[in-house]
Amino acid sequence: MPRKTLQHDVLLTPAEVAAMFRVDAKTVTRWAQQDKIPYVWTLGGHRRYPEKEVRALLTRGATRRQA
Amino acid sequence: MPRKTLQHDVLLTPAEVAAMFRVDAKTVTRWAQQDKIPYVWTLGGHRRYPEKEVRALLTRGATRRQA
DNA sequence: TGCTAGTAGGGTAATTAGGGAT
DNA sequence: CGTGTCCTAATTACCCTACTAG
Repeated sequence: MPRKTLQHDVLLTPAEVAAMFRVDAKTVTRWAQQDKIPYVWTLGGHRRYPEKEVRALLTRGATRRQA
Repeated sequence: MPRKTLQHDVLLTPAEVAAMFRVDAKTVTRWAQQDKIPYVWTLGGHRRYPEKEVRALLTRGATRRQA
């Protein structure tokens, strides 16, 4: 059994982020391209999004009424 | 300060690397076969990945900062 | 020695990236 | 201007069986 002391950021797939925002996965990709959401790459060129960041944006968006 | 002799890279299992990238373990194996990620063999023919290298790949061009 | 989880293979379906038109 | 959809190519996920790690 591998060690359990290994820590790393939890990443989400485009589909998961899309489901959270209730938008199409393509839209999430556009947000990433516009640097509206941070992300990391897989070695194959797919994007993965930090759960922490996504959650923060979700909450932030809910309060974003003025601005 | 403890002695620093006999230092070697910490090796990660395919499952651990897969969790860090949020991909399937088979995908990590595929990257290894394509020489996209360095690895060493166990005597039984299983692959192990240097943590240092993995983290480097994960951080490379990753975690962009948002505007 | 036996036992359980993990890994290596190979195949096939499901996602994703990218561009473009709406 | 932002989003959802269509298309193709590439990448990834899930299915299986046999063998290794501990």
